[in-house]
Parts: sequence; structure tokens; C-alpha cells
Amino acid sequence: MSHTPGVRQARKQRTRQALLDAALDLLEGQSLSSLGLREVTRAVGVAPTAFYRHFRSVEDLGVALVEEALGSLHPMIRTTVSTTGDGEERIARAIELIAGHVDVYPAHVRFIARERHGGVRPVREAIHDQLARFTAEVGEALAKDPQSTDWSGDDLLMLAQLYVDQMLITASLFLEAPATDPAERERVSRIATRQLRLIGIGRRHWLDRHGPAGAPPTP
Amino acid sequence: MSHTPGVRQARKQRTRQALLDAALDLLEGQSLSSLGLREVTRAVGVAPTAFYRHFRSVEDLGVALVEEALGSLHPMIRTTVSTTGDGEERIARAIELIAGHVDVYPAHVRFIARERHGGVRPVREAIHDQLARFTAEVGEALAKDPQSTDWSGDDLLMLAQLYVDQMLITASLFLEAPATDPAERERVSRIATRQLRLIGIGRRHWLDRHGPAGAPPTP
DNA sequence: TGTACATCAGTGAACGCGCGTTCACTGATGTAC
DNA sequence: TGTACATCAGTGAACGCGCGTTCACTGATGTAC
Repeated sequence: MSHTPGVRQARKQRTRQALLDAALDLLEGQSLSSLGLREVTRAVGVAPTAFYRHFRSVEDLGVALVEEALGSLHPMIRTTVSTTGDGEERIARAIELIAGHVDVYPAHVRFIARERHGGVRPVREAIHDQLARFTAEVGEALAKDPQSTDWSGDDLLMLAQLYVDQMLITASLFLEAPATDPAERERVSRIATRQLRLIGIGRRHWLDRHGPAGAPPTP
Repeated sequence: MSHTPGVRQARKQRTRQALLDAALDLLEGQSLSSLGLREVTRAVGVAPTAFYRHFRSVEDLGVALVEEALGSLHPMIRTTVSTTGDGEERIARAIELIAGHVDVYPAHVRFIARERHGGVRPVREAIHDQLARFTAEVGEALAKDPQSTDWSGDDLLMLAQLYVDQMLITASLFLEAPATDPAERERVSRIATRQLRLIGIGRRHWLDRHGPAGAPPTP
């Protein structure tokens, strides 16, 4: 075992991950701006000073959590987008994906929803930047859809933003619906489904009376 | 002056309001869950113990702030709704109302956006309850619109929810756009306008191929 | 393979500080007569 | 109007506690030869 390289580095990674996990756990009941360094190290079982071997501050840990949380959201958004068009089955599949993601990563979803408008600027900005990237990606995906012929880039981006925000709203509604209450889950699903349906209808008729730039209709 | 009744009570009200104002101010840079009682009383210039004459805890003050903040949102929502239908001028007027409200009550808007998913449960619940009330009101207002003939109550509520969420999203985008950057303000306005336009189009065509219950289209 | 030295993740004591809460108090306002 | 007593918003001292950060340290892991 003495000549396995990276034993020390692997241990360090494990402690770092334990700190991130413990923090995410503790954040179920509070905001990042009130999370204490000692609280986190206590939960992990290391000395408070060990924290500084991994992060400069709790704020810094928060930024790392953004990468982790949105890293897990990333594949879901990709799948949801390649699925979300119109058509009932595509909408149903998108809602299922969101509900499933919330079940698997509830703490990540809660963290993003809470800190998106939270009290710690660098974290807010990291989330904002990542969401802007997602929105751009969704816009590109939408551009490939035959339905988007003649749509301007601006209009595609505003639609992408509508979809991304709608996805986050739906995710946080699922988060509030306890896993023990399938009726409430069903209610959230039904509302979200119809909202996506309405947006899809608006999308289908977007160019009916407008030019490609989305100019106002001539009444 | 000795027989003016309620001098004591008026003074008490003034201190209470000063505590609320100071708290709202301090919350620009942090979340409620990290706001300290001493911090608030220091900002007002009273002894820490004076706090207890008005609130049981900071959490309790937070709930009072929800009433105040959504009290100021209430008239705006009413006006926005009675304005929001379709038609370009109605959309433009709604966006102007939102932008104006953010200019007049930035701290209230920030507080609601931040604590809606924040770390203090009773505050989250108070916001949730108030927003549910607003949504119901918007639904009732929509029901009176001739465009809503044959719409089910469920569908009206889901549309109302879409409008309320959209309003909050737009408000928080205006909040992030500094008053010193009219170009950014304009960009936010343009996106929000087109999103409302798209939703309006979806609304207009909602019943085209559905029954009143919003059943899926028969392809 | 064995030895000598370097690295560095995690330790534990110590610090000064601001926190929330308690308590008995003060003195202006309110009330009863 | 004047007097005596009650109310109660705000005070200030005191408390025990957990916080973030510093520092010199330890001992397992890594590296050079």
C-alpha cells in the first residue's frame, strides 16, 4: 500500500466531499448566509480548523455547491429539452423527468431555489451565470426544432428563458409536495402540464400574425 | 398635550415601524435566517431588550414584514390584473406597473423574492399563503374576461398561477437591473413583454382543439 | 529494498467578540376620583 | 383642575455560549537517492 500514489489526495477529496454533503444537509433548514463553519465540521466529525484545508470560507463552499448542484441539473436540462417540444407525450416526459430529479436530488434543488435569490452575492452570481448558460443551450436546442423556422435568435432566447424558469418553478413545487402525498404530486403535475401546454400553443401560433422579429400584431 | 390619548401607543407604533424598516434595510445584503436581533436594534438606536416589546423573535418580525411587503404588492397586482389581458397596450401597461413598483419598493420586492424559498419556515409559509390568495384573486379577475368563456375553474387557476409567477420573475429581473442602466432595463422589458405576449397567444388559442377541461388534442 | 528528508491534511488550545435572553429598574403616559 | 396610583415602552447590567480565526503541532504519506 505504500506505493499507491494519491492516497493522501484521495483522502482529502473524501473529506472535502463530506464537508459539501454535510453543508447541503444542514441547509435544509436554513440559508447559506447563516450556515456556520463549526456547524459543518462538527457534522463531519473533523476539527473546525480542517475546514480551511478545503475552503477559504463558507461562502466559498457555497460556490462549490453551486457547481455540484447544477452539475446534477445539467444532464436533466439536456434531456428535458431534447424532449420538450409540443405533443402531449413530450410534455408528460418532461414533467416526469423533473419530478424524478427532485426525488433523487432534493437537497440540490432546494439549494438552488433558495440561494438563487439568497443573501450571498458570489453564490447568487454563480447560479445566475450557470442558468444563463443553460438558457443559451436550451435556445440552441430549440433552434434545431423545425417549429422554430423563421424565429429570431432573440425570440428563441426569450422562449428558452420561459422554459428554464418554468422548470425551476415546477421543481420547487414538487419539492414542497411531500413524497407521502401522491395526490398533491398529481395536482402539481396536472398544473405544470397544462402550463407547458399553454406555452406550447403560444409557441405554435407565435408567428401567425407577427413578423419574425415578434413585432406587435396589426389589429 | 397631557390629554391627547394614545401618545404612548403612537410612540410604540413608531418604534415598531423603525424596527421593521431597519430590518428590511439590513436584509438587502443577507437572508432573514442570519439577521440578528441586536443588529436591528443597533440600527434603530434602542436597547436590544426593547425588541421584545414588539416581537417575540426575528422570525416573528419576518412574518410581519411579509404582511407589509405583500400589502404593498396587493394593489399592484390588482391593477396589473385588471390591466393584463391581451392587447399590446395592456401588456405594456402591466410591465410598466411592475417596473414602477420595483422602483418604489425595491426592498419589499427583494425580501419576498429572497424569503419565498428562504430558510425560515413560518415566513415561507406566510408568503406562500398570501401568494395563493393573490392567485385566487387573479383567477377571479380572469373569469370575468369575455375571453374566458368556457374555461374551467382549474384552467383559470393554472393561468393565474402562470401570470403571478411571471410577474415575480419579471420583478426580480428588474431588481437586478441597476437604475443606472436604462439599456438593461429596456432589455428586461422587451423579454418580459414578449413572454406575456406568447402566454396571451396560448391563452387565445387554448380552446381551439381542446374541450373546456383542457383535454389533450386529438392528433 | 532501505533510509533520510519533505510535504501537508488534520489537530487542539487559545483568543477576543457579539450573540440572545433574564432581570429588576425608570419615568413618562394614562386613569380614577 | 389636582392628586394618587397603575401601566408599560424602553433601559442597562449581567449571563453563558458558540462563533471564526491564529498558531504551533503531529504523524502518515510522498519523494529522492
